[in-house]
Amino acid sequence: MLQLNEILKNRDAVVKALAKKHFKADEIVDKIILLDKDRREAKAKLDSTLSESNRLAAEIGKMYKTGKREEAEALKVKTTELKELSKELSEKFDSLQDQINKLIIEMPNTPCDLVPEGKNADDNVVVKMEGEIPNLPEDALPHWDLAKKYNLIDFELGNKVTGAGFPFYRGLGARLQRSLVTFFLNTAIENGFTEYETPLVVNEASGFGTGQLPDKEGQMYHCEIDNLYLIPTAEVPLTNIFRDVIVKEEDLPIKRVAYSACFRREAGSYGKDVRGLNRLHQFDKVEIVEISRQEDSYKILDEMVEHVAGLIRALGLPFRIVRLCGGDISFTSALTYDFEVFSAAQKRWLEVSSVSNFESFQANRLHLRYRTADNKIVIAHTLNGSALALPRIVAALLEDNQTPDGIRIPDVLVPYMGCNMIK
RNA sequence: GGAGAGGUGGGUGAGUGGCUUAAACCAACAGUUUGCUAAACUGUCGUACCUAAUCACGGGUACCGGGGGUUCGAAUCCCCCCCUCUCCGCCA
Repeated sequence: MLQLNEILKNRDAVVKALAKKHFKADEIVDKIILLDKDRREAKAKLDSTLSESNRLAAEIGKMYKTGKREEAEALKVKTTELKELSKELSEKFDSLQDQINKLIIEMPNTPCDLVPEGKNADDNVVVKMEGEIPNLPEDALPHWDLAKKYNLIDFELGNKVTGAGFPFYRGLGARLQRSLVTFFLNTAIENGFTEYETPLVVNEASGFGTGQLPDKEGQMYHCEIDNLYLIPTAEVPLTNIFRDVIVKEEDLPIKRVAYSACFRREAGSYGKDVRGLNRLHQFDKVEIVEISRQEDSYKILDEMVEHVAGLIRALGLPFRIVRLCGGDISFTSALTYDFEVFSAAQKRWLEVSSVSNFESFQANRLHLRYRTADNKIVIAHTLNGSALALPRIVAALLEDNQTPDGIRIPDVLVPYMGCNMIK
């Protein structure tokens, strides 16, 4: 969520920035400004009433001690009045605070200047294209056929045991999953990230902390009996480590990495988008998260982009990096780069990673701050990215590396796979 | 799941209705002393919000696991929830 003070101080700048995300903010911002004025007034009145009430209570105490019982009884009448008044004021204050919070939570993050204008994915800007798009023969197979041909992934079995979007991986298919996860984790560790293994279910407070709740509630699997949510990404537990935490400036940037299974209901998806591995309810992902100083976050975003590019490059897949436009960027992000690999048999770009700087938007929700050298407490910046999500990487690997003799394994994976060809 | 004991500033831990503005100690930070380290001494030492200023210094309110209640007054008493520990049960 945006910071109230930012909205109050830079009203016009906030409204203008949000217009890029096609969010009309002027009315909501003016409402907030009015409500905040009332909130301050109510708080001032409430505090002075409580102060008076505290003072009288102390006097009554002294009177009882010194035996002035009658005087004390007389004063009690007054404190009772003050109590009524403070109750009223406190309800008013809570209600105003509540209204303000609800309005602020509806507001998306302000995009940074680099975010291009635009309505949808067509307006995203390709900032980099790398690798050779393979020239496959006419009879090249899409990954779902290859997975079947080499007995790597069993979608039908998943349908039987669980449902659509929950495939089984078997043999070298399962081993490929494990190889990719290990390769991604090891590379992250080499680049200074600390590995974590996190819970796969989280409580409500954590869901709120990273912004899945309340608005994306329908996208998460919910264990009602314990009121816990299956994580849609390791970002949720990994970032919530820092909920209500004040870190030391000297410890920044904090770099964390975690592999996890991810669970997404993906309500409303259909068609070719969900065919094979293109969109699953359960998938594997290695996620990187960084906490940074305000002035470093864009430098760190670039480093994260370079880290992810290095992974895809090492796998030998053709990819492009796309800067998301105002209409396509997420609610919470200030700047996002998507990575897409080319799926040669499907002849389309598949999104395999999304790397974002949230600036203080998430940190404000989380109350994640750091103490500077001169002892000031300031809100931190958070960033995260997939490094990488497996299914579409596997799809592209299978499709782009198919040969008449089998599927070629990239060199970096050979030590993990124990073979250089899937036959 | 059952029974019992607990949850207090970064840590240990005192506090069973008003003397608490949460003691004391440790850690941390700044300064003094010192040839260096150490030690000693002095000081600082929570967060949020309101107010004043907007650099600083102040004044006020709330917060002792979370939420509600009793009372003129609650860390302290009552109710609900969460968590930790011990024992029992179950279990990879």
